[in-house]
Amino acid sequence: MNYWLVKSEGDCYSIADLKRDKRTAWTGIRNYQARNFMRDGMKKGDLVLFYHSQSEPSGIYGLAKVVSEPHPDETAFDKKDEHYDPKSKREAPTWMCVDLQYVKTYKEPLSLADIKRDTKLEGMWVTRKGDRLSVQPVSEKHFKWIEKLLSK
DNA sequence: GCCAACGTTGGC
DNA sequence: GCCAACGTTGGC
Repeated sequence: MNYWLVKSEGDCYSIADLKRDKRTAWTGIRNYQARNFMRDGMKKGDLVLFYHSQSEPSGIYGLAKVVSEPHPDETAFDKKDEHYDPKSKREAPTWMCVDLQYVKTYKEPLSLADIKRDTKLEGMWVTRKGDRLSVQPVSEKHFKWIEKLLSK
């Protein structure tokens, strides 16, 4: 079992949107490192912290679960899609994604400031300066602590 | 809206 | 293959 964190701009696709949709293909990732985590690291059943960036406050708002194997990101083939990438070919897709299923929304978000303040969460990717990675691994220790903090 | 960080692009 | 220019992300 692995743990992850995905970022989404809060007013773009939020945990409330995921709740409404029940599940969604996590498309539009156009960063190789993030793609590698999804393609090579994520397994069905892995738990995923849902992080809102550009929000007030930015932080962890909910929980999702990986419910598919990695598959090609269809939006890369769609000329009309904002994430269209002419370099990604159907026979050799550049971009891969997984499907995420809604699990829950936390009563209170865990803000970035909270995360930075908590010495037990030291070393998390989101706290790294200049961090822009939209899919990132979370250690079991950090995940368990966050769940504990948020289930209160 | 600003700006630091950093990935990507493209000229050479 | 280097590296400057450019674009994007995301906190503040």
